[in-house]
Amino acid sequence: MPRSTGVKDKVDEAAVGLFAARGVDGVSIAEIAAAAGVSQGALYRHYASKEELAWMLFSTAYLRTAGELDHIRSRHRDFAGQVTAMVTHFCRLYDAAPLFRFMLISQHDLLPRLTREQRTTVDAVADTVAAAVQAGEIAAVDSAAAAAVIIGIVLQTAIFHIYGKLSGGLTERASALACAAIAAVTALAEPSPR
Amino acid sequence: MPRSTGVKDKVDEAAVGLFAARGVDGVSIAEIAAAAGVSQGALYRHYASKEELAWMLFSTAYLRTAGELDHIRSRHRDFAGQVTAMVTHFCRLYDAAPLFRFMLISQHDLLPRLTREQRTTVDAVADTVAAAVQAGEIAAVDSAAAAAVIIGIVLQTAIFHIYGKLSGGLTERASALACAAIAAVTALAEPSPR
Amino acid sequence: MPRSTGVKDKVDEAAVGLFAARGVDGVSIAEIAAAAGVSQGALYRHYASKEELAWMLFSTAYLRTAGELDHIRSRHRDFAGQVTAMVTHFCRLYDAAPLFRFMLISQHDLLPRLTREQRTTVDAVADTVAAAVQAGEIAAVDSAAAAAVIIGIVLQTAIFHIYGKLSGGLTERASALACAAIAAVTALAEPSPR
Amino acid sequence: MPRSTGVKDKVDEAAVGLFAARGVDGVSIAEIAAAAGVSQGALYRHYASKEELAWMLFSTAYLRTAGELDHIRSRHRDFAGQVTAMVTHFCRLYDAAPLFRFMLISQHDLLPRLTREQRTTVDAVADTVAAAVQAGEIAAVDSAAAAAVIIGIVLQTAIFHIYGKLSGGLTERASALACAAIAAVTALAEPSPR
DNA sequence: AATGAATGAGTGTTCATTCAT
DNA sequence: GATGAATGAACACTCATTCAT
Repeated sequence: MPRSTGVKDKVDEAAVGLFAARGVDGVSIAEIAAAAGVSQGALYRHYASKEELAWMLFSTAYLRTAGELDHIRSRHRDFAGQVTAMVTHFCRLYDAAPLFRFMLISQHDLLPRLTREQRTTVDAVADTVAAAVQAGEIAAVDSAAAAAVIIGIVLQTAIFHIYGKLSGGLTERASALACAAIAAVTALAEPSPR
Repeated sequence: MPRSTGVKDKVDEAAVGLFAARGVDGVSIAEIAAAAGVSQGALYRHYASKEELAWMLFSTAYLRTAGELDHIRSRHRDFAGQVTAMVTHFCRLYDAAPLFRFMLISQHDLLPRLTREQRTTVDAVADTVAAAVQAGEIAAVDSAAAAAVIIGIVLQTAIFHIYGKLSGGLTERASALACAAIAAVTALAEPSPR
Repeated sequence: MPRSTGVKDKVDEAAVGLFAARGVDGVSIAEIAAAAGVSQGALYRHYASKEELAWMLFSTAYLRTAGELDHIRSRHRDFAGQVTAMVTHFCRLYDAAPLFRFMLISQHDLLPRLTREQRTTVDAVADTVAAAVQAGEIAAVDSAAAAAVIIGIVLQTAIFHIYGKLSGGLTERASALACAAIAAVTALAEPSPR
Repeated sequence: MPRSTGVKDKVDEAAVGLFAARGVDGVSIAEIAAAAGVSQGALYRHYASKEELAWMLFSTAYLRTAGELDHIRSRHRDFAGQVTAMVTHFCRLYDAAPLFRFMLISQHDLLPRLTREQRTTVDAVADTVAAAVQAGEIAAVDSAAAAAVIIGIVLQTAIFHIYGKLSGGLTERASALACAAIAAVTALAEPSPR
């Protein structure tokens, strides 16, 4: 009877922490199993390979975040409110859990594997921009380029935080980052005359 | 000073290309030696370990870029001109060589190892911001936070480019990105009243 | 005597089929259990180990075949008739079931474990030869050597069949093989004068 | 300079001995390396995998034997002389080296991998039969079936020898086996009237 | 009796590093 | 200096067996 022993949960938690700290390649199955307090073999009952484990954790979190962002956006009327809410959500996620750091660190390896059809964080942000353009709230702009700017502002701030160049929580910077993001997108759409 | 056989240069070039394409962990010494057309043993006459090779390539490039940015900045008067020149330099670097892609991919592993004293790209950007604040060109702002915003805008655009979400060269986006960066920093310094 | 769930029968049938197709080492307990539609644990209620399972299947079949050959022999008077009946029986077994293929494939691993006392196929054939010598039907010959010749003729033909070098059923070759076997034994007993 | 350390030879010899004794699956890379007195890693400089090692040893020996048989056959006029020489060669190979035992034991796993084009022992024997039929020396007979009979007589005798059912060297049985083989093929071609 | 998750020793393989030539 | 074969300590993964439920 699958009144489980919680192996999967323990593995997931241990793996996210270790992956976030040292990257997928930097962590061995032996370490994950030891940190989770289970045998190496038990891990393979839940994931077919280390690669699948990393991918499952990454894509699940990544896609779930996209859903959360979509939901958050739907509760706000104007572009500024939507961007502010989304940025704030990102900051809270970062402050709350190592999962976000794992996503950050692993994006170079794992992002390319998301299929075009899967809805990602990037799509959620880009759609928000596109809708604002459509509604005439902001000048016409490539929504992917705008999404890069918004996401870059938040993520690089998170990276600086990880490396100790910035202190305090990220959440307390959320509104300032949102302002910066909105201004940046506006400027991107209407490059200054000079 | 023997007119050397050029082993080091060949290794460096081969290693940057491979590291940029697959990450440091994803490339073996055997591959680097083969790509460089030298023996594995010869490689160890120049670098004590694979780790040192990666670190040397990364830090050299990283620190050199900082010097270039400092020099570029010195040739411009105002903040806007300085930021624009720096952003443009970044874009050109990205378009020109795999080295930049390697720096981007490896920053999570290698950035933390730079000592506080070493002058980096981040310092060059942060100092530019600090000087502008000092000169009264922009409102007071945490220079590290501002650097994060500027760098984030450029790097994330580069990342989107790598993943195929943006096409064309990065250089042709340089002036728009510079405008966005300036607007973002300004907004960060003076969060919108509402 | 509980009207059992038939676990053993299902396991036996699944195991013979898999062992015949891929050899004992090439099949896992998990596969056998899955093919039999039982749990892995249930399997161990009937066999102490995978090795015992293979051995039980092999030796049972091997010894049973010996009994069948003995019985068949008893129903024929002369050497030629006995050999023909035995060869035909072998051919029919081969055509009928994977069990024979399993015996063929596994003989190198499992044959050496049969004790000297156990009556095997080889004994049945050898005794047939010995009796024929005794009765003056054929010239004196080492019965083990003669058994090797008879069995070799049939088994190697079966092996060629497995590898696709011979087509059709083995049974239709039975009488020709029997003639060859009898001639071979005769020649073995009386090597040609030149 | 490849004035080699003889790793490959040592590995080959150790592997043949171990494979002959316990089968490919029954021997680990660690054992082979230990028996050869080299490191496990060194083995992989010469063979890409354990499978390739086994296959290389098997196919090389198998194909070489075919060549030897062809050569032997070319030195004899009549069918009887050819078969006798070939059978004798087999017996000598068996008595001389574990390689033959390895070929015997591994044929179920490795024989199917030989492509149709590669010339094997079986082809050499079958061609000998076909030529004899062509020359009118023996009655018409399926050459593959005849080859099975000849090879079966020799191999099964070897197997009996391995299992201790027959003593002495195989070579001293060679001429008797050849007579048996010739008689068997003749009988196969002309099944006895009754 | 039956289940199937868990175990852990063992497997084949890789690869950064060393060193005899 | 240069070579590349050899090393040996990992590594990801498998699987016969056990055992709590």
